[in-house]
Amino acid sequence: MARFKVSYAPSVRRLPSYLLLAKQAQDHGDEYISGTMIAIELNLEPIQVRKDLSITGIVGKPKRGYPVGPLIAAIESYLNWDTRVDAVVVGAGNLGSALTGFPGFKQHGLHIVAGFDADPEKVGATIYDTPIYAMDKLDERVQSLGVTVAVLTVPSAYAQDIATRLVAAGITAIWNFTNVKLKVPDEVIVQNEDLSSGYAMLSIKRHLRSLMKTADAE
Amino acid sequence: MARFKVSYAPSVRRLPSYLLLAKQAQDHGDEYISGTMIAIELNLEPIQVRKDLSITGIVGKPKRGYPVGPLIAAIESYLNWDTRVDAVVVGAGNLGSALTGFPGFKQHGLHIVAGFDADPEKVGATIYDTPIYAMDKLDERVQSLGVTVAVLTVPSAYAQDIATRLVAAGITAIWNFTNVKLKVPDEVIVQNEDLSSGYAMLSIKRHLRSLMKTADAE
DNA sequence: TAGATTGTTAATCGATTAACAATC
DNA sequence: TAGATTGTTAATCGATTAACAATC
Repeated sequence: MARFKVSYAPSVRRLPSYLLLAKQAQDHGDEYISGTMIAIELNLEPIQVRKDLSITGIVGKPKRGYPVGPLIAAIESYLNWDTRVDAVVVGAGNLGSALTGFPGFKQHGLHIVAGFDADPEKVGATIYDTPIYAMDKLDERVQSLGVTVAVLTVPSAYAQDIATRLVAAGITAIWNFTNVKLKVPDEVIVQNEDLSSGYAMLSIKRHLRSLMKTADAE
Repeated sequence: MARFKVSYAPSVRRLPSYLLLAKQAQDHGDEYISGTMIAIELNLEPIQVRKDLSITGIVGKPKRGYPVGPLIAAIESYLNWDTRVDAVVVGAGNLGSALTGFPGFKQHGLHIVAGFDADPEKVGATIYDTPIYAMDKLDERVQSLGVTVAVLTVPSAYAQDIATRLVAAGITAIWNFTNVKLKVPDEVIVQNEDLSSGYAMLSIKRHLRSLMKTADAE
């Protein structure tokens, strides 16, 4: 179960926020955006922004910053967000629907071309123009669509079984929103999106703040 | 805009997955769970699990592992997940509804006591027993409920305005699911949940794999 | 007892930050 | 030109991993 170890993972995770700012600068008609400006906007160190951007190969101009168009192109190319990628959503509940409808993903090349749900009420309907199919159509549809990316938003109890089916049908990358540690073959990519760890961070920060307040009062 | 810098943030983020395994062990009737077992299950190094768990103060038993009950208690206490925390959801769309209905959060002490939405269709209804109010009731309701935590799932365009209103109404911690870098006073905690960065990681892993396959073929 | 596992101390690794020359 | 900003090289910092004694 070796996985694809990403170098510069923290930098990669910050790139989308740089991309957003670059796009805003573009909309605003700016020709250049400096690392310093990005850093101020995002509350980061300028050197960190420059270091992060360097992995995309973008070259800036002293005194001006980075040319906005090429910067956007460089980040999108580095992330492969300038190529269309088709995906299916499995589990068309609220979370699955939210992800299907989120316009940001399509902008990043991710097209949700089908959804699947166990609820007969949902089958046959569309969610933001995406058709929803019954779960027993999963294998056939994934194969015929030739889709290789799946977004998994089913109840934990079904996660492993469905993941296994997805892989059998040809899925090679799973964006996993369940808290189940999926067991899949080595060559299949799993990107876990764990909301609990985000909540753990929020909780710790609140705790930390309360400790600081107590200390202040002394 | 200094923020609460969390020491051991990576460890904190892993704690919820350890907690889940400990609870599963408990359901299974196990008395002990070893760091080695947890590591195998989660594809981590045993030493990392031990190091992470040590921050909670739990003490294990050589040859046996960690006592399951006390381990659960130690993690929950460290994360403050054994205390009830009330919160409101702002934006009762699909994402807000998903988070409101997610049973995991209530298990971790987070109770969504009210939701707010701009859509008149939703106002007056309930989502998983949580009442939805109109946006103009936000300030009054937050204050009268005495809630200090808010989950923000509104369209980006409204995020900053609403955050400002939330803070004015007494909110001191915001779980931010928008891609807007919120400007709030120093003492207000913002936990950003950025789905784009997760998708960036998935994209890079796919790219990395395709590079490796090309290399293999040579 | 023997051996698996914990917990501590030290070493390594990688990410962040600092310093500064290059340059537009 | 003067000075802000880039990009590189080096230093620092923090997280992960290794080594190993303690122990049940």
